[in-house]
Formats: sequence, C-alpha cells, structure tokens
Amino acid sequence: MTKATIDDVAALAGVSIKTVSRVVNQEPNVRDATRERVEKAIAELNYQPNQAARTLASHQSRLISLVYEDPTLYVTPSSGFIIRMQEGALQACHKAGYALLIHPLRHQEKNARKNLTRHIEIVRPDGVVLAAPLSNVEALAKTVEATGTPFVRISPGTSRCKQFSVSTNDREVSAEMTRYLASLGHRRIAFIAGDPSHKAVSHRLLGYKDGLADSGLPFDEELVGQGNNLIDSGEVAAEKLLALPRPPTAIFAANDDMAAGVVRVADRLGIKVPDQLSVAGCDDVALAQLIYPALTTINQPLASMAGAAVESLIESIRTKDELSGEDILPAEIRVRDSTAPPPPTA
Amino acid sequence: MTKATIDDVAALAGVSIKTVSRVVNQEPNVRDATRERVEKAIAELNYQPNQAARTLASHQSRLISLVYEDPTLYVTPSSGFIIRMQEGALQACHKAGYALLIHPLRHQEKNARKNLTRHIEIVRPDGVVLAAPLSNVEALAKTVEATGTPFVRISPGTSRCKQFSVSTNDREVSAEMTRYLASLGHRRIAFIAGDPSHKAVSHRLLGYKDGLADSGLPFDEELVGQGNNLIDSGEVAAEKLLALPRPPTAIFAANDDMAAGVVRVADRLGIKVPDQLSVAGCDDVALAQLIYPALTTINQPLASMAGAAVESLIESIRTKDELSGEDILPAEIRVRDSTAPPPPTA
DNA sequence: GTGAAAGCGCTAACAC
DNA sequence: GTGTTAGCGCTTTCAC
Repeated sequence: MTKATIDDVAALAGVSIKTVSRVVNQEPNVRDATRERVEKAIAELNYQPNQAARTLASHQSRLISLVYEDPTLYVTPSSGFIIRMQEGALQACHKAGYALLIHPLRHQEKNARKNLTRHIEIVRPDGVVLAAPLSNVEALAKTVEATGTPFVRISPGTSRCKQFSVSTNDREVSAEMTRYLASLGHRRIAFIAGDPSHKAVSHRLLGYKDGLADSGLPFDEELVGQGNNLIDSGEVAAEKLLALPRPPTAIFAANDDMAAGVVRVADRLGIKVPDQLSVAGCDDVALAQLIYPALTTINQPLASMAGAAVESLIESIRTKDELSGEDILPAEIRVRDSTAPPPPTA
Repeated sequence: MTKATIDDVAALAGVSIKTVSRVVNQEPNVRDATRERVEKAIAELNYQPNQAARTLASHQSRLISLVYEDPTLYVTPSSGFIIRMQEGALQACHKAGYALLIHPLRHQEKNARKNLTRHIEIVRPDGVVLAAPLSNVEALAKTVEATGTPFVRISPGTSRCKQFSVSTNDREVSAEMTRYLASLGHRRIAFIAGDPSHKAVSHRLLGYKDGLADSGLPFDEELVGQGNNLIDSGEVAAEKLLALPRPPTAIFAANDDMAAGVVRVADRLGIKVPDQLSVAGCDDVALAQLIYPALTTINQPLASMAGAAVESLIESIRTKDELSGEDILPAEIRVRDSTAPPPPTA
C-alpha cells in the first residue's frame, strides 16, 4: 500500500485537490460540511502531505536550523546546554509543523563562515537560530544575514543588535544572587569572572556589583578573580582569593564549572563548603547537582529561550514581518547545599 | 539574484539538463570534456541542487533520523553521550550529502510508538538510527520496521537482533579493565552493576567475571554491588562494599556516575583515592575528567559508532541491499588518576 | 554518450 | 465557496 496523495483524498471526499489543500493548510473559504468530509477522508487514508512537494511548490522548507558552537572540542558539561536548547527548539518546531536541523560549528575555524553559508544554501531553512556564544560573533550573524534567511539570536544577557534576540535577565539575577549571599550574612563576597568573549559574563560582573551596592557592601577590586570559564581557571582564581589576607567567605563564580573548581580547591585546602565557605555558580549544568555539595546556582531558561526563538521566527515567517527587539526570559536562583551563613569567626 | 537551477547550468554549459543531472549525481556516460564544462558552469553559477525537487522526483529524502531516549528527564551527564552520537552521525551524513534530524523520545510514555510512527511518516527519512538504550526496546524496533524504513541499532554490547547493529566490545574491555586492576596488584576487586534494562550492563558484569578468571582471582558474590546507573546508587553500593569485613581495594563501577558516587563516599569516609582505594568507571563522560581525582574509565567510541551506523545505512540505501549482522567497534581504557596499586597493608 | 518528455505531489493565481 | 491550470526543479524512462 503506497502513500495516499492529495488526489486520493480529493477523490474520496468528492472535492477538488484545491479544497483538500485549503483544509490541510487551514485556509478559510471552505464550508464546514465540506471541511468535515475532507477531514474524514484524510483520516481514513491516513494522508500525510508530502513535504517535498509542498516545499517545491511553496518555496518554504518548513525547516529551522539551530546553529551552535560545537561542544565536542571541550571537556565540559556544556553539552547539557545544547541538549536543553535542542529540546526547546524541537518542541516549538513540532508544534508548528516544522522540523529542526542541528548545525554545530567551530567558529574559530577558518572556514566557519563558508561552512555556514554552504549549510544554509544547501538546506534552505526558513529560519536560523544562532545560539550563544556564537550569537555574539558578529561575523556569523552577518553571514546568516547575507543569505537572506530570517534569524534570531539566543544570548544570555541583553544584547545590542539590530536583529531580534531572545535573552535572559542575567545582570538582574546575578545581582539577586549577590544579595542572597549578603542576606546570609556574608560581607566579603568574591566574584570569579569568565571569558569576556562570552558576553553574558560581563553582565554577570555588573550584576555582582549591583548586588553589592544594593546590599550596602563596598566593591573591592581584589575580590574579583579572572577565569576563562573552564574548571581549572576556577581553581587558580580560588587559590588566589583564598590566599588573601582577608579571604572572602563566599565566592560567586560566573559559571558552574569554575564554581566546581572552587569547591575542589576548598576540598584540597581542608576548607569546608558551605560551613566555612559558600560557593555559588551560574548555569545549572548537570554537574551542579552531581558534585558534593550540590551547587547553589542560577538556572538559565535555555529550553524556553530556544522555544521562544523558534516561535518568533516562525511567527515572522508567517506574517512576513521583520523581527526586531528583544524577548527577555527570567533566570532563577536554585539554592542547594553549597551556600550557608558565614562562620561566626569571620 | 535568484538561485540558479539546473536549466541555468544546462544553458551555460550548452548541454541538456539530463547531462547536468548526470554530473551532479556522479552517474557514468558523460564524456570527460562535457563533465568539465558542466562542472565549470556549476561553479560559476554557485549551483546547488534543490533538495525538495530531488526528493519529489526520486522519492529519496536524503534525511536520516537519529532517535534516542530523551535525556532532559534525567540529571545525569548523559547529554554528553547524545552530543557525541550526534557528532558522529552528523559527520557521516554530511559526507554523504544527507541531513540529520534528531528525534528524542520518551520510551516509557504511552504514545511513544505512535509518536515515532508519526515522525517517520511525516518526515519520511531514508533511514533511522535507533540509539541505545532505546535500541533494546523491541517494541520500538518493530515500530520502525513497520514503516518499512531501513534502520540500524546502536547498542553498546553485542546484541542479538536480526537487524543490523553497531556495537562495541563491552564485555572484552570490561575484562581488560579488571585485568588492569589485577595487574596493579589488587586482589579484592569489587564491581557495581547497573540497571539491567541497559543491556550493556550485563555484558560488563560478565566481562568483570572474565577478567577475574583471566587473572586467577576468585569470583566473590559479596563483592558485587547493585546500582541503578545513578550517582546515588553508586554511593549506596560503595558504602556497603567498604563496610565489608574484608573491603575491596578497588571498585569498578558499570558507569561513571556510579563511580563518581564511590569517590564521593570515599571522600566522606576519609579514604584516599587512589592511594587507599582504586576506582574505575565506564563510559568516559565529561564528569570523569572533571571530578577529583580524574576517573580511570572506559571510553565508548560513541561518535564512531553513530558514524558507522549512518554509513551502513546510507550504503544499504544506495545498494538496496538488506542490512544484517553486526559491526563491532573497540572501546578503550583511559587510565587517569583514580587507580593505583593497593596500599601495602592490604 | 546524450537528450526529450513525462511526471513526482503539491501550491499559487485566477476563474467561476 | 470551489475548481482549473500551470508550474516548482528535479529524476526517470526511453529514444537516439
């Protein structure tokens, strides 16, 4: 039994193929009775429109391409990020009858732009989602733009770009985390910054400063360490911070990996977390729940962001409206076991 | 400037579109000189065949669907598995001019089978890759089979199914790990088994027994703990094992998460790893390198397996041959810092 | 070795 | 409201 086509449905329902097309595409101008007959025929024949034929005739592929930095180079749980984005994007795509193509990319590579162009030209997706940290690489945004394909950026932290983007309130929630630590009684709260190429990072530092100010705490330059997002750099920064004459009683790292590095160093130095030192991270990667003690951190609404990005994209394809502006989704603090009031001695 | 079509290329090269088609599809019966002219025209016009038109005419979607258990339910670094599989599958697809669709699935859900059928009927991929642990769910294999779509299973550990599958030498390499621990001088080597629903697990236990036998060590029932693949279960099992009158000096866990649990417990009990206790895991997830000490483990060639699966699938589509048998790719031991000779006192 | 013609299964544009 | 017609850009079949 070969697949039913629109002609089969039309024949069975006793209408023209155009009417079937109208029903399938939810177009107006079909009498209810007719619509029902057609729907019955569709169900009876288990009719599924042939996507290739639709694409050929309508010049719409019903494909969305999710482009992100290839994680296979790094040994970090960043794969969790990607899975969550994929999840959100996938759901939004399915709901709208679209399929999702994934396209990991190494933006450092020479031919990254050519690679992306080729991908888009071959696949011809109706829209592209450019995920962080790639979304901050202007050259790539320009590359997508050059193909004329609508696209959306996902970037934690508000972004200043003329295209539409989905982001999160990174600065605000970082301030909130800082205030939370202060509310526990901490007075010397350190911050470990990450690689500035990841834009969200600078927002988090700003948020940290905001939080200090909100809590009436002074900003102290020596309490800011510099990392590069990897776990080792968190260790190095933590060692320096903890060797200070007046060491911090709480360390807030710009991501979970670096926070895990802090925990590791504390462990080595015999400093108990959270009793003697509170540690907070950011991103809520799987690692955060797996290390001991489980990490207090900030949960990025990655799946929702990807979903929102896809929805906006598809909406703009439907309405043929230009996308612009920004959609900001709130991140949330997840309090776990790595934070507590400072020791009374401090 | 609109996209070039096959007609444009044919006109520029001064041949018929059929000849262009022959060149693009690498068919025979084209004179070298003609072929060159056509290739030049293709390059000049930056011609990319319209995939929708090809699909419509040839009934081949050039799409492969990668189906795997949805990881977003679990808090485990299993996302790394999936990323690695995606990577291998993606590469193989691109090399062959195919695109990859991802389809995470919750096999426990009532409508899992219907969902899968729908996906295949709508998307019409030329082939499906069913990844572990889904590949062991017969109902899903049957579901794919019912659609008539060629498919391949990826399953760590040899599998007994009539369809083709790609697997790894799980049992052998587990034996090797056991022999390695024995070669360090360990005489009491414990094993923490995982959830038996994950088929690879039983193979690993068998391999452990093989390794003991190979090393002239007796099998001792009390040295086998039972876990469920999650980190907590590793802790529970480790606590029991370490409370034994004659505790093991080495613990080999059937996956990295449970091994991480063992390390955690040792840490709590003040037992130094690896000086007082050697710990080995399996899978080489990101966590393995991130915890302290870095975990000695077994690296699953996940990317290669997925790549091999896709290659076989595409090959069989080309040749229209039935797939059968098994392709076994070797896993490898990664010695890191969690294993060492036993303490002399033991 | 090369080409002409038919058609894959839809949607777009327009007629009724 | 509904139907007719003409493609979309390829591959297939078969003729030469």
